[in-house]
Amino acid sequence: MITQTKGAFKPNKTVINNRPLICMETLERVAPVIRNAAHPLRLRILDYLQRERDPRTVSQIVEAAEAGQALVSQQLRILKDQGVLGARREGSYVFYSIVEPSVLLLLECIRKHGAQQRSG
Amino acid sequence: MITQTKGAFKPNKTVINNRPLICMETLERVAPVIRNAAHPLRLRILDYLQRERDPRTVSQIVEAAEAGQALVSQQLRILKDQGVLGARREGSYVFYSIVEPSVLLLLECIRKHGAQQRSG
DNA sequence: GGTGAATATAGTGATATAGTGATGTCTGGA
DNA sequence: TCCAGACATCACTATATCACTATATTCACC
Repeated sequence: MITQTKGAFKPNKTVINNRPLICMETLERVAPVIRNAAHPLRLRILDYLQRERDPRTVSQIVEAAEAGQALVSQQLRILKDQGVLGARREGSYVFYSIVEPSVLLLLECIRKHGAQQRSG
Repeated sequence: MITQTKGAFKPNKTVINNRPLICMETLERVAPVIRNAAHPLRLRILDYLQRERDPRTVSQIVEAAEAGQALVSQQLRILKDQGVLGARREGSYVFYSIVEPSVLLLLECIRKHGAQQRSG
């Protein structure tokens, strides 16, 4: 229901509520992180790394992701640049692991709500 | 710690864990929704609409978002096309409201974790 | 030093997205 | 019927992203 005033409806211009809006600075900082994670292949990589719990090599990730090596390597770099993943070299292998667990909430959310088909 | 085998380390190729990975079909369906929401202005719009609880007009949203009318209108359309927002015309006003609350988890997550500065 | 496996990067064309200004459409009222 | 306000869409430029191929780097081992 809309708060009708008189004959001609005029919506309130300035409604000040209790809770303040999240500041744009925060949104601008966080949005690209989420946006970058919200990519099928990168989500798959995160899902895999979370499931395995221990760090995994690029080859293992490539196999799990069922994608080309170069492509996976690029995605790993993106996630690393965002601070989501960490990498550690061990011999000729590079082990990746999740160092910023906040993004895992995305996966949790997808597991809960993602299975449902969209109504529209 | 890595499960070392012998002198030459060779990581397991096929580790089958309990929990299956989220299927790519789901990821491909959900990713664009998250990706579209993960935009500063759109997050601001969602934050505003969630705070106000009742539907708000485009003008109100434009004012709250502190952005141009055309730009806001485009974002509203994107969010509507994704099934996140619903719109209802009343006279010359169009009221937008959130009809797909799943995305609000994003905002919740940002409020919890977004304030912290990234370490790197 | 040479070789091969593991990983990273460069380069590229196709496509998507952001934001802006101008214009179109709808609606209510004089 | 004309006007003004609310909203949507168009046209356009700039920029970002995607996924691919080819090539480079790094390391272990001989």
